[in-house]
Amino acid sequence: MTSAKSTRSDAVSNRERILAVAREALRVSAGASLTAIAKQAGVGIGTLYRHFPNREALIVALYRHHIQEVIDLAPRLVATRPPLTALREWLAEVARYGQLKYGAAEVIHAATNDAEYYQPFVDAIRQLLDAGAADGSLKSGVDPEDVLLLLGVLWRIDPSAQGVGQRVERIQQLIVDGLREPVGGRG
Amino acid sequence: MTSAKSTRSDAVSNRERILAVAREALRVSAGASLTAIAKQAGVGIGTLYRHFPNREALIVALYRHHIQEVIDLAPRLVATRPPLTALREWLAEVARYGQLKYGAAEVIHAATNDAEYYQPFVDAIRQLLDAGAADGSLKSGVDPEDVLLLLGVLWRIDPSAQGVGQRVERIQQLIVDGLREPVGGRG
DNA sequence: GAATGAAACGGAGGGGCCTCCGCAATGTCT
DNA sequence: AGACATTGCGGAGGCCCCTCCGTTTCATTC
Repeated sequence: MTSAKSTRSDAVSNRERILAVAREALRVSAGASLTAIAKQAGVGIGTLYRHFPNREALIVALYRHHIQEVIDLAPRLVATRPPLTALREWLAEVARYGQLKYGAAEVIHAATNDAEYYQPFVDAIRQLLDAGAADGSLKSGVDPEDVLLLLGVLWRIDPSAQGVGQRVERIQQLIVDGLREPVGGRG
Repeated sequence: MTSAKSTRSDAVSNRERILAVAREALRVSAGASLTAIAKQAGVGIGTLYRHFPNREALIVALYRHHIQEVIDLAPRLVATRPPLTALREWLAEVARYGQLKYGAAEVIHAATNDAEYYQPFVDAIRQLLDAGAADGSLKSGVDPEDVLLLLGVLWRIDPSAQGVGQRVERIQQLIVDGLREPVGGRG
């Protein structure tokens, strides 16, 4: 455990350089080409692809830190808010993140197919659902993965369209309502 | 109206030939290349692109008929079922369609950005929502476009994964619950 | 510090999507 | 039938993603 498989120093520095360049290039234009990024980072395209097997992997790596923040927020909200409020605030943050990182939407969705990436997300959702189920404000037994799938919608809203903010809020509302424990009977 | 702008006969036949070839090619492999389709149809790639400005347009054209069937189903259901049942059955059909046409999911979503294609879909949803609002089983004032966005999720479920049928049902349930009129108060 | 095997590098090349524009077919008008 | 505007055709070529593999660099061992 102490001595992990040694990684060559050039590989490490190349990786970092690619990430730095990519962060900036993608910020400027979500469609920046990997060829251009490699060139700007002073590495061959082959090197870029060895480090990040495809476009998605690169973007996920870039946003991993930020994604982690969103995940970490869930337990904090659960600890400090009523469950329903926690859920709502968390969804708002998720949406906000999606708006910021538009262009990463497809990527995030794709990551949904890679357990390594989405499991922590699922766990975060589970905490929120469990808290709500415990105090009766949310249904119990909801599959967090189903909710994750629904959340994906929030990333697919074009943030340059009109009335995005309100649309996001309405959709959040619809999602939350679908998760709430029906107060009366069912049809 | 009687004499629309005349279209050259070669253009008409080419278009039909492309559609026929594409239908088969895409059935065999969802990722069939447009180059191959053009070649097989005996036209240049330029001709294919003139008729269908991009991959999506071609696929949408192929499925247009089927999509129309789904749209047409909505008013029939509204006329013959209680609103909530109509909505549920329609969602089931939408999901079933998505399962059949997996690979077209991205396309359908993209079409969501093209009013010509999605407007009829939105109208279909509106009818279902209005019927539900009228008898109080659904909230009133829900934006059909929001619902369309949510429905997109049903197309994004990998139909080859395990337990797909149940997942689809659960998500339908979540969506419908989000649309229902809360029987009790709100939190 | 030379040797050496493993790890990483680089970029040519294959295949895809789509654009552009010179050339050809069509159909209309006389 | 011939002339001509219009509509449509074809495929080279630009750019992109990604793979493959011969070459180079690193780090370790003697």
